[in-house]
Amino acid sequence: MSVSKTIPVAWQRTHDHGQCIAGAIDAAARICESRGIRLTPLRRRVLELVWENHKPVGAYGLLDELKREHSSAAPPTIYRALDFLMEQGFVHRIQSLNAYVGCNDPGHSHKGIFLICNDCGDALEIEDKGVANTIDRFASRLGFLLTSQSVEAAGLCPGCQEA
Amino acid sequence: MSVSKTIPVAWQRTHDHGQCIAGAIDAAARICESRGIRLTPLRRRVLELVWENHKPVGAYGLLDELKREHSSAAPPTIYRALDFLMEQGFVHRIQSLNAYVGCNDPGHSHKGIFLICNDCGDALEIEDKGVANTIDRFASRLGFLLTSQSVEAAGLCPGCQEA
DNA sequence: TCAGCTTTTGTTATCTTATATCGTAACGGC
DNA sequence: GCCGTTACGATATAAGATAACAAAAGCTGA
Ligand SMILES: [Zn+2]
Ligand SMILES: [Zn+2]
Ligand SMILES: [Zn+2]
Ligand SMILES: [Zn+2]
Repeated sequence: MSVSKTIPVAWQRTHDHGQCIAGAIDAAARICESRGIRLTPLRRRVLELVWENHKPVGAYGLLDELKREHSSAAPPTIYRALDFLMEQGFVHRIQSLNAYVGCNDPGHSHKGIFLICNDCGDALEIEDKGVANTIDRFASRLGFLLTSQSVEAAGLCPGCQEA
Repeated sequence: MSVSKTIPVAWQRTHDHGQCIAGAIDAAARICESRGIRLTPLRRRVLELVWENHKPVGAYGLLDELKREHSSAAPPTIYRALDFLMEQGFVHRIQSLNAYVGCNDPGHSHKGIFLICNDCGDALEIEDKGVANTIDRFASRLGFLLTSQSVEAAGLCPGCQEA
């Protein structure tokens, strides 16, 4: 039997990262094209680095990696790129980790929920209209005008529970 | 008519802060008593400062205030007190603001949801089992073992929409 | 009481994360 | 080619958090 019956695909570390990175870059490139904005080499490279890590990674971690091939990189370099990528929805920020992770489903606005493993550090982005709607209802009942929401849960992923 | 029909009491800035601070300190003192732990003068004072602000306040903001009357205070002073207060559930951390706020309902374990106003900076803690349960269900369906969750929503509170 | 342990606080230094500012270069419509 | 806009380079600094070790204060049981 496949492990996928017990461990969701997103938690499997065996898939082809190369392909999943390429897919994310292609998607971002197409979206930028359609929006008439520029996915510059720098921005593209930062997005690649985010995906290469394939788990939440800090801005200074990205900076170190970028510096190896782009010696002029400095904190603003990374933060500008990340700001752009987040504005466009290609990358999410994990508030509880001060870290950034690629979005599985860019191009369509959504309110993600993150399940973060305290052991391996991986973060699974899931989408659940139920949670978002419950929050929306609560807010409107209180007369609160929502503009953004962040839902993050931490614990142990299936793989790390075995250890 | 009272404004409370349209604006939830928590958003009203007209209540007696002095009493609400005193109530929070008393509650904390009683809980510490019952748990056999020490609400030292320092910890008590930091809790007071959190409540005096009456909205999320950063660690260094608290530090500046504490220094005025306690010149030996340094970053570890504040962070230790905040760690203690958070462990005991007297204070919550707002991840998206790197800020700390007093808990309305200490002493009983709960998973709060915060509605944060981007204009006035106030944060309303609400409790909704629905959201927590939805997240729990999601996690268990994925085989994820939850240990903590953070739900924060940002927008405009009723008062700040009028402006 | 006071020795010995635990908890709390003092002190200094350092680390991590993020922004401000200003100047220069590249792009794109005309 | 000109010019407004956008993006990038470079330096400095702000803001948030922790490490490490020493000193003081509280507790506990001879
Ligand atoms: Zn996403
Ligand atoms: Zn894990
Ligand atoms: Zn609370
Ligand atoms: Zn407001």
